[in-house]
Amino acid sequence: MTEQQLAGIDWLADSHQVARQLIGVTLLVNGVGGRIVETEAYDRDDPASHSFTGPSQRNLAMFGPPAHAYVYLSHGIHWCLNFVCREAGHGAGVLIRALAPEQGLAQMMTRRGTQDVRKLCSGPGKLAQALGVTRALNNAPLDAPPFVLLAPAEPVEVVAGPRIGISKAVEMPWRFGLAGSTNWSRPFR
DNA sequence: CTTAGGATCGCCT
DNA sequence: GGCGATCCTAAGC
Repeated sequence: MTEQQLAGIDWLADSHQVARQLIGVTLLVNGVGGRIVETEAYDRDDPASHSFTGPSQRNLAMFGPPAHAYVYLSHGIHWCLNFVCREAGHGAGVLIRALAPEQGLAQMMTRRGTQDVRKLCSGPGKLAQALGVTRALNNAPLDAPPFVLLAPAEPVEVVAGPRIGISKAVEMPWRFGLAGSTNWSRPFR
């Protein structure tokens, strides 16, 4: 049941393990989405994480049950989508940074204001805009509409590297990508 | 190709 | 009152 609806992921595992498992998973929001090709892990004892300083109004969803969404506004402009993991109350999550657009291309193009497929979901802010993710989905469970998660048909090859756009714990290799993808927000090295 | 700056607002100190 | 888990555009090499 929920096992299948949640792509068979072990949501209680460490956030970097969940972030790795999510590569290659198909994510749909109201039928719009594609294969996840880039993620980043954040955890409670992680200076770069929103949860590092404990529960607050903004990050409360991170301390809720796993397999739920944590959505926040970045720079007053862009929504960003995270999946909560570990046991409830822990404060860990995975930022969904990019995916390969596959379903609902026309709607993505309208929402993003471009026809360029490379610019639809190649970054956390772009992805949220293309999929119509806003604060309204904060705390929403991932095993129910509008979310759909589908496990990859075959094992995928994953690459890793340092996370992007942070000022603390910058060397932690907690950014993961689908090997060879053309939809990363930035190259791996 | 790389870098710099502006947009814009909710949250936290 | 300061500062982003970002994005876009313009200018410089």
